[in-house]
Amino acid sequence: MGLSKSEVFSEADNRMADLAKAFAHPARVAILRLLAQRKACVCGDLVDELPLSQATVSQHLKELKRIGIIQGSIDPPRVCYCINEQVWEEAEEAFGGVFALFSKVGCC
Amino acid sequence: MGLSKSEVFSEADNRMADLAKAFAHPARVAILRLLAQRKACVCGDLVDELPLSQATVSQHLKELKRIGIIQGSIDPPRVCYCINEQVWEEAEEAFGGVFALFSKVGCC
DNA sequence: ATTTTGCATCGCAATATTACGATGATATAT
DNA sequence: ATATATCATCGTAATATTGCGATGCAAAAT
Repeated sequence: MGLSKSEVFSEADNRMADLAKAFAHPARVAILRLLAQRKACVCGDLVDELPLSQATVSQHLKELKRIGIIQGSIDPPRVCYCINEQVWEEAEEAFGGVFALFSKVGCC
Repeated sequence: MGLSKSEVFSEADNRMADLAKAFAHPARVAILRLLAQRKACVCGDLVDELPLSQATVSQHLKELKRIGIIQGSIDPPRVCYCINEQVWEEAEEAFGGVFALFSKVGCC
């Protein structure tokens, strides 16, 4: 079908999947790296740093905003994006929690 | 277009995106949680735990194998899946590295 | 008032993903 | 040999994602 049956999974798994989507495309990884290091903030600077059109970058920024991991504050005519600290830490803890589940005791 | 221009991004960003894809669907998160906790290992048990058809689960397992984060060993007629420790740690370090980039000093 | 700047959104095209029934493959059990 | 059990793959359908040109919109500058 193409639609992920999100209603049959736990809230935690759905949120985790959404947070992972923020990192599931190289352009978004690049954007998040830049913002985390504060090497760029204004949308135009991000476009300059990335090998993608302005429209495409804007779309990735929209997706990151939807997830909540970044936020934008307007400074006309510019828009300055930055990491949303709370969601960033939520993601850090979510991944940390899953990675911590694994205990290395061979099974197969 | 629909094809991610992976050739224009760094190896690191592409790999990071691939590792994130392992967690970018609730079913795969559920599978990885189960395997990390070793609550299930045989494919059939995973199918029992998940609200998806056997074919769909098998497809997610294939994707996880492609990324390398799990591996399967045949035990006819069963197949036992488990976390690939090396790739699991690679992912842990990759995410840890990105999360560590962020230093909270408000910019906008 | 018109132009320019910076960014969002629309519309389109192409590819990718998700899901499942049906079928195939393989090895054990009868 | 046939049946059963387990899992992979094929084929198909529906939806999602990726990318970009063109356009829209708001505020500043001229």
